[in-house]
Amino acid sequence: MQPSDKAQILRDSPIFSGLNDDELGELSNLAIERSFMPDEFVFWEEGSPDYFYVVVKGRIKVIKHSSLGREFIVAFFGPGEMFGEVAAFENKSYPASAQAVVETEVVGVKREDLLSFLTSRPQVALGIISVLGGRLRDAHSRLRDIAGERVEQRLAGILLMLSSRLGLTLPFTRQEIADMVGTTTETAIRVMGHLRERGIIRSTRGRVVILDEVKLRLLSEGPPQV
Amino acid sequence: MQPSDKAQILRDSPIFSGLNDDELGELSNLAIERSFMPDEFVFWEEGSPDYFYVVVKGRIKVIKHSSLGREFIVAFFGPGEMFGEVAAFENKSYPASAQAVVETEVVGVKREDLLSFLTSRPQVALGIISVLGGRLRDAHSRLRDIAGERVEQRLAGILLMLSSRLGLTLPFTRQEIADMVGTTTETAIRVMGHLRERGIIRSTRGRVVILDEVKLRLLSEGPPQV
DNA sequence: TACTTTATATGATTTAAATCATAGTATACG
DNA sequence: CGTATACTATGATTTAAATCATATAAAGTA
Repeated sequence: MQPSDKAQILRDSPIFSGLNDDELGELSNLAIERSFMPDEFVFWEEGSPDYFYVVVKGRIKVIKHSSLGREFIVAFFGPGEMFGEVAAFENKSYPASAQAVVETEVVGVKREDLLSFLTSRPQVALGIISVLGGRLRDAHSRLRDIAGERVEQRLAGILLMLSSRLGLTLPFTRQEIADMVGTTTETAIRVMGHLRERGIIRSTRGRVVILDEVKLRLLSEGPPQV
Repeated sequence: MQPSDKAQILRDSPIFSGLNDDELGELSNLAIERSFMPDEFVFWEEGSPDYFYVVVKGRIKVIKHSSLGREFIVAFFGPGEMFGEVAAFENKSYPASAQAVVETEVVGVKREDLLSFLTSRPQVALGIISVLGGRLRDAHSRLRDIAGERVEQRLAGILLMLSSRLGLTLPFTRQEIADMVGTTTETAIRVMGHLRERGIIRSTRGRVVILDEVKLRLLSEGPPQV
């Protein structure tokens, strides 16, 4: 990969889109590129944090395991999105693992390099603050939902959140959705079967299509049929 | 309150501790102070975000309500800690409500003022990034716990998280703890009764004391008695 | 002091979802 | 092409926790 390619990739990321060519050049000289096969790990929970990453191509899932070994999916990230940032900015071990879902390319910047770069680029720092703020907002919403809502509502909420980023066709298996909702695969299948019967979604193997966003939103917001 | 007082308060906050006197003066000129009686609200969920706040004295709880009206406590904040930051940096409505627990004083800085101040203070921006990163880390841990662990483990985890910030004596009612754990008051009382019988905690009205941190940590980390 | 309110405590019952079990069906791949 | 490997589907059973119902005790207040 040429430096100019890396610069182009970084420019496509919302966080760095405000940089001029010189700055992009400087940053891309600091960046390395890495490729991963499906299911390969970029980093492991508890590992020491070296790099801050941006997805170039493919998809990364960030996961945490429960004490019983169950997997909880913190988030999926696609091209242009950053990950590994929590550890990078705190200099503690990675709080989660990152795993490639499909063949995936990422660029990484060493944490010290990024921090010193940010010292002279407050606009980029503000952009990162804004991304972190958005993620914190999402995390708090999910916390409230998991703590207080039933599986059907939580699942509806997750589908809506995903579709706001990815459109109406969602390329996820029931198991992946279950791991985002915080339920079992069986329950996710049952609930989604119910949604399908009511014409709210359509589903095939590894794929869900939202047919009736309005009904889905009603479901996610309140108790059923009041 | 004199400007110098406000400067002193801001200096005591970890985020602004690196500023020199001039900078603190500038920032404190931008800051207003507000006082709240117990149960008074600083801002409401869905309200438009004007200010970024730092607690001076007292305690603030940040809460979200579920669709059934149940309260979920996102966090408590004490002197020196910031809140309202998610909305301030994203310019969307407040994602949660903030309510004084006891008589509380805060200082507030208008979002635009803070943002322009940060533009020329990258070190402060990095400090905020670090605080946000830490909160995101906590939020993800809680998500994993609520999604995958049983109430006893989650409750143990919350008690440990609180005690890492506040020490071994925790000034919370069972109901407040239940609202942080994401369970009912009755279940929280039952589980804590069980912990008390095993000598892990001691409790009085509105107060919990951790007696055996080691056992509590074992509980929070794994399935009981393996 | 008496009276109200709030917090703690516990029992009985219900329920949502997990778990256990089994089977059909696409997709990948040797 | 056939066989193994996910993924989807559904039924039966169990279980953790919510809900419903009271009761006691501590703190606040008139």
